[in-house]
Amino acid sequence: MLQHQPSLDLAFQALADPARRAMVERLCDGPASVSELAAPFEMSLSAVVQHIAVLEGAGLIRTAKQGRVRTCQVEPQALRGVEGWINERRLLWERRLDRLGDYLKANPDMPKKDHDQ
Amino acid sequence: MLQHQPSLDLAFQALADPARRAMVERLCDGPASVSELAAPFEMSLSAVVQHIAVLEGAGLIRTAKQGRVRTCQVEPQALRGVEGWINERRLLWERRLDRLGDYLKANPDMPKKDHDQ
DNA sequence: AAATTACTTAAGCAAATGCTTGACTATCGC
DNA sequence: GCGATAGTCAAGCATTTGCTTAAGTAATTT
Repeated sequence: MLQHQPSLDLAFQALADPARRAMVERLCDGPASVSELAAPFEMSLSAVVQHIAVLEGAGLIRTAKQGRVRTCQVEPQALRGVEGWINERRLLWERRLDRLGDYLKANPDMPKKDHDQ
Repeated sequence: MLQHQPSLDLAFQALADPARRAMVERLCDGPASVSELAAPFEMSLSAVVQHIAVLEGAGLIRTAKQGRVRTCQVEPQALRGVEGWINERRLLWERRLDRLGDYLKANPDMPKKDHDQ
């Protein structure tokens, strides 16, 4: 569990950008072409294409070209990976906070040293 | 829902780095000092301090100095924000996939055009 | 008081990111 | 075939990131 997880790196990195997050949000409503994805933004089409490449590289979306239009759609897999990581963490720190709560309940007069760890 | 969410930007960005993610993982087992956090890494202490600053700036951890040692601990709030975003997305695309499934069940002989959107 | 510990701060640097513009290449509708 | 459409590719560039080293400062230990 202390190993590098390149796919997580890429997914978090991809989602760190508000434009890319907005694109994923849009794609959660259904597939869209590159130009449709680009429409809400002021940046160049080229920039949007680069964002799409990042999302696809992170496995967050899948794209396919038919004729001259490339259609994009969300790929649940990578999103699940991110969700999994978060859920694991939450489990751990909730368990920890519970233990701490129990300890405090048991020792209402906690000394100021050695309060944990 | 199409607004910028700087806190999400910062949280995702912070979690995109494997070292920082490892630090959060470590902190889920309980608070730690800067040097304790630094121990598993080969990078300089200075670099670790910078990572800690990023995590704190993203609201993912809280730190406090007492004497000459700074103690770090997870701050559930920001993690919840990330979790929330993911969960919303999952809800949306699961609902979408369900609808698509129903549609396919209703129209087993789907024409190749206009399959969605 | 002197040495050690636990950071802190600043400067510098190579690589990665997020754009831009400009020139192209297919495909579609007429 | 010809022009408009939809996207691709390649530079180039300013900023940000992820480090490093070097020189501090403040709290402990001895």
